[in-house]
Amino acid sequence: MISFDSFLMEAGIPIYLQIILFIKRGMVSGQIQPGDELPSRRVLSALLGINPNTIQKAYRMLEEEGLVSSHAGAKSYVVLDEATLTKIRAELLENDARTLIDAMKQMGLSKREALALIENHWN
Amino acid sequence: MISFDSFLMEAGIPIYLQIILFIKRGMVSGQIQPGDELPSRRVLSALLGINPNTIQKAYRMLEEEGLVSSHAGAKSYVVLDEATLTKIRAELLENDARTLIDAMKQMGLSKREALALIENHWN
DNA sequence: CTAACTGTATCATTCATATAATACAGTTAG
DNA sequence: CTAACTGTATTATATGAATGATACAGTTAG
Repeated sequence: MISFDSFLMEAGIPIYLQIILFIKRGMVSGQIQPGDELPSRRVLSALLGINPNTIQKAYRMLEEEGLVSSHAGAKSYVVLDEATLTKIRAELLENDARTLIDAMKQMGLSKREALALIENHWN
Repeated sequence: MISFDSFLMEAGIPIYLQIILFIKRGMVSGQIQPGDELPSRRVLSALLGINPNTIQKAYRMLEEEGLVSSHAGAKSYVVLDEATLTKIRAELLENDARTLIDAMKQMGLSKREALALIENHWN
């Protein structure tokens, strides 16, 4: 069963997107693997204090991406092959790197300064 | 007059927040300085293809933060002292660093791997 | 078997974001 | 002076995000 213990809400980003991102990042780290069961809509809803329909929206979009399999009555579980994992990993890392680099450049920081910033804030 | 030539729309984030962030980052880089005039609501609206009310919302929030001064009839302009600039700079850098580092850790990357990622994507 | 769980569907409501169309009063450049 | 620009305000509309309350049918564990 996938754990949502380390899930943290972040203001400004739609909740259903945060859930999708949390699961995808878990896949990249290996903490979430193919076959793993997802908490039911109702259980996760209660656990996170979020409406069941919002959870359903996230799960539904993950299913449309082929990352989750759902059948009425049974628990939903993760579907994931190596090629898909590689693609997702590249997508997430690329996007995160781009976002930070664009921000740093817009603020006039050099590559050296940006690296030092991450270095200093790591812990 | 502040230039919005390098402004790029990003999906998923409210437009008025993107405008606020663009201006604050311009302040941090020094491209936007105290006394600089902002494009009028109507002009920037036409320039970016965005509704005037959305521009007004961004300008209004900047004024509520004390970063912009507006008076009916006259152009709005930037208000900024050294202490405020230092505070904004720290806020933006802290937030960007945190966001990236949290994402990297969630995906199981080491500090070394994260730094290499930024290094490789810089150009 | 059956009770308790699943996923799925529907309907209503609230709130934030964004657009659209005006209107009015203050300023400023020619 | 005055025309053309400013900021500001109001009202209406559309859409997406999130909540709330049910309902129904499929599965699964005891």
